[in-house]
Amino acid sequence: MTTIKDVAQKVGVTAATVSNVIRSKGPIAEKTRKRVLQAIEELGYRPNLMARGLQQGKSLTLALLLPNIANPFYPEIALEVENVARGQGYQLLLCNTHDDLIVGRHYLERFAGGWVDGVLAMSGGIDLEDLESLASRGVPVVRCLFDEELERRKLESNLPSVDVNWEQAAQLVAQHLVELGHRNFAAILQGNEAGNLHTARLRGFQNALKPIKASLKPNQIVFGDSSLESGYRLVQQILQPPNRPTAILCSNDLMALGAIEAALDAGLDVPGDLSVVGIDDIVIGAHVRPALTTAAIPKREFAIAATELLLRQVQHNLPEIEHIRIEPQLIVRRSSAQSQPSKNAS
Amino acid sequence: MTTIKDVAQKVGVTAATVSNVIRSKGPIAEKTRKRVLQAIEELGYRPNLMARGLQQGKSLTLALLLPNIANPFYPEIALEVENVARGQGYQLLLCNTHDDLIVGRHYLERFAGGWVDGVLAMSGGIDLEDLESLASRGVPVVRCLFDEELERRKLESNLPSVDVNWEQAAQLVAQHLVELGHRNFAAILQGNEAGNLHTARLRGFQNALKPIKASLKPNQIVFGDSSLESGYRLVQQILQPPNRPTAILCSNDLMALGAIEAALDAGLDVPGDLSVVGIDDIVIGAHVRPALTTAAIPKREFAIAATELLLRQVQHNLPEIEHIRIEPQLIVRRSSAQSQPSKNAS
DNA sequence: CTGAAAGCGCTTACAG
DNA sequence: CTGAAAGCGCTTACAG
Repeated sequence: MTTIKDVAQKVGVTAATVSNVIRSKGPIAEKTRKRVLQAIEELGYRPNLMARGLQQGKSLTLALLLPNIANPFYPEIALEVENVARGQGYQLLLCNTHDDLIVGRHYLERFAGGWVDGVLAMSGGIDLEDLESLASRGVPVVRCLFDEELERRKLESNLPSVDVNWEQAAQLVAQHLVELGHRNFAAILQGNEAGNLHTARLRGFQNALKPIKASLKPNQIVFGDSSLESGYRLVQQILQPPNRPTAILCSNDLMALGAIEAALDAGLDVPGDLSVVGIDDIVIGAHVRPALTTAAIPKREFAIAATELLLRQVQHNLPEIEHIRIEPQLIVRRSSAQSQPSKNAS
Repeated sequence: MTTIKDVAQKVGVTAATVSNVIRSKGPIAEKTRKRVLQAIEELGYRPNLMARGLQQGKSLTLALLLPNIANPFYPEIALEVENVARGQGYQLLLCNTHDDLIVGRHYLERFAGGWVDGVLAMSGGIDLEDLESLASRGVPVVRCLFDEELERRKLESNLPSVDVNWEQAAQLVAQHLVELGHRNFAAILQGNEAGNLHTARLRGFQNALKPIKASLKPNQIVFGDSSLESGYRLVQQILQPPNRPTAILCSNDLMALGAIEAALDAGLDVPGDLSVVGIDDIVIGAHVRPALTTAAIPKREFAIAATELLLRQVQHNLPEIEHIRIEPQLIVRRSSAQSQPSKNAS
C-alpha cells in the first residue's frame, strides 16, 4: 500500500503538505501543488479513509435499518435514501433486521462503535430502548414508521421521527368503499401475538365505518404477517359463504394482491363480487389485473424527508427533535367497485 | 466519548490489557478480566471501530454495486448477500449505480481508499477497467452478470466471476414456445446504442429457432430499457396486424409483464391470442394474471455463490480466479399456450 | 508557504 | 500475567 508518506518523500515535502494539497486547505505554492498531484498520479495514491475517518471522527456513512429489502415497499425508499445520501457525500449501509430484535441489536451495537455518522431506523426488529441508548451516545438517529406497535412509547420518545399517517390511509380506502355502497366488510391485518399489530390502520378502518353506524366486529378481522401469501391464506378463511363480505380492507398492498389472487382462484370476480383495497401503492399494484385501489404513501417524499432530517443532525450536530408526518393519498383503480348486494345472496 | 484508556484508568491497568480482555486474546487473570468487564459495562464503553480497522487493515465491510435496487430482480439478491455477509461478521454497503459509469467510478474510487474489504460488482454502470484497477490495488473483487455487453473483454479479464447462463435461459423459453407450435415470433430486448445489449439472450432465442429453420429477423426485434414501461411500449409497436406474432420473447420478466399488460389493453387474450415469456422469475410473476412463464434464475444460489467467493478471497487473501456459472430453469405457467394460427388470420 | 510534533483510539509484539 | 512502546495513516494547530 502506498501512503501519504510515500508521496511526501517522492516530492521531497512533508506529509502535512501533501495532506493540504489533497484537501485544498491552507496556502500552497502552485509549484509544489503540481508536483504533489503528479506524484499522487504516478504512485496511484489514494488516502486511507479509515485513517482520515479516525482523525476527523467521521465516517461519511449512514445506516439504513429496515425489516426486509425484499418487501416491495422498501426498495424504492432505499434507492432514494441512497440517492440523497450520495448527493451529500455519504454512503449507505443496508441492514435487514428480518423483524428480529437480536439482529437489530447486533447492528445498533456495532454503530455504537462509531462506524456510522447516523442511523435511519425503519421499524421492525428494533427496540426503541436500544435506539435511544445509541442516540444518547451521540449517534444521530431518525426513527421511522414506528407508530403502529409503539404508539404510547413513541410519545414518550424524544427521537426525531418521520412517520406516515397510517390511520388516515386506512380511513381513505375504507371511506371509498363506504361511498361505493359497501356495508359488509372484512379486514386482513398485519399482527401477531407479539403485539406487532397495525393498530392505527384498524382505527382508520373503524373511523370510516362510524358514519354508517357500522364497525368491524372481531370475527370480521383476521391477522397474519405482511406477505402476499399471508393475504392469500387469510382471505381463504373469509370467503366462506354465507354472509361473505362484499369488500376487503387490507393492511398493505402485498396482502391485497394475495387477497385478490385468492378471490380469483375461488372463482369470484374482483371487483364484481368482491372489492379489495390496499395501502402503500407499491409499483406493481398499478400493473396487475384488476389494478389495485390503494392509499398511496409518497415514498420518495418520505425517504427524502427522513434522510435530510438525519443529515441535518449529522452535519450541524443539532439534535432536532422534529416529528414529520407524511400524508397518504387515495388512488382509485379497478379492484374496487359499486357494491352489488344481489350477487352476494348466492 | 469514552475510550479504552478511560476503561484502563478506571481499573488501574493499561490499555493493552483492556484490549486483550475485549478480544479474548492472551493470558488474562480471571480477576482483572472481571474488573475490566465491569468497568466497560459501567462506562458503557464501545471500542472505536475505525481505530481498530485502521490498525488491523480491515473494515469488515463489503460493497454491493448494482444498477438499481428498485428493479425487482435485485432485492432478493441483496437480501441474501447481506445475510451471508452478516453471518461472517461483515456489513454491506448498498451502491446503486443507475447504470451510470460516473456513479460507479465514484464508488470504486472510494473503495480504493480501503474503506471496504471486498466488492461485489453487478454489471451496469461499472467500467471493467475501473474494476480491474481496483483489484490490482489489492481489493478483492467479484464480477457478476457482466457477460452480456462485454463478452470479449470478460474472457480477457482475470477477475473471479459469477455469471448466469443467459443464453441457455433464453433458449429454454424459446424452445418451450416452439414446442407449443409457435412459428411467428417477436422479441423485445434490453439494448441501446451504447451497446448495453442482451446479446447472449438474443443468441439463445435464435438457437431455439434453428431446428424449425426459422430465425428472428431484424424487424421482429425491438429494443428498449429493462423496465415494465419499456415492455409495454415496445409491444404496442409490435401488435399491429397484419402478421401479428403469436408469441413474444422478452429480455426479462419486468418487460414481459409490461408486454402482457399492453396486450390485454389492446384487447388481446394472453395466452389465447398471444403467448408471452420472460426471464428471471421475479416473485410477482407467479401472482399476476396470467401467471408468467419464465426461465428462473436461482437468485439465492447466485447471491450465495458470489458472496462466498468474495469472502474466500477476503479472508484467505487468495486471488481465486474462479468462474462460476449459474444455470437457469424453465418454469411453465399460464402466459404461454398452444399456438392457434386460425385466430391470427384476423 | 512548509515543517516538526502531537494526536485520533486502537492493536501488536516484546520485555519483564 | 501485565506494562511500556511503537505504530496503523492520516489531520491539525502551531512555529518558523
